Amino acid sequence: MDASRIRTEEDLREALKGHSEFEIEVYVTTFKIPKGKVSTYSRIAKLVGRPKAFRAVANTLNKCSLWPIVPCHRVVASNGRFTGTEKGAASRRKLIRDEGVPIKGGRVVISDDILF
DNA sequence: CCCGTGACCGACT
DNA sequence: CAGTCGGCCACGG
Repeated sequence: MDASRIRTEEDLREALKGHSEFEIEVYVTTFKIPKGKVSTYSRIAKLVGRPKAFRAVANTLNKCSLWPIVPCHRVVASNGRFTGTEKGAASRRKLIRDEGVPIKGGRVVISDDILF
């Protein structure tokens, strides 16, 4: 499938046909995060109705085959840290910074203003 | 169905 | 403030 043709939430859901309901909700929710804002695994988990499934959320996002359609780089750990391999972390850190999100000491400065 | 595997989290030491 | 430790959940083998 051609991910670049995805524009709306419906397109996304259609493209995700076959995936589990959980994964679809995670992707759709992440898809809604506006530029310049970020969210955390735990918040996403709560938004999809599974407050304690934050770990499963991380699993889903790390695959994130739909990037950059789904801005999975805007999801960080609750302490503002970029998780994963140093390579991937650095990459997402740059994207986030370019979107105007405050970074301090390599960590996202979490605040209500930029939190989705 | 059990088991290992995470881009996790919060409490506790 | 840095580690450690359970507990969580979905997924694939």
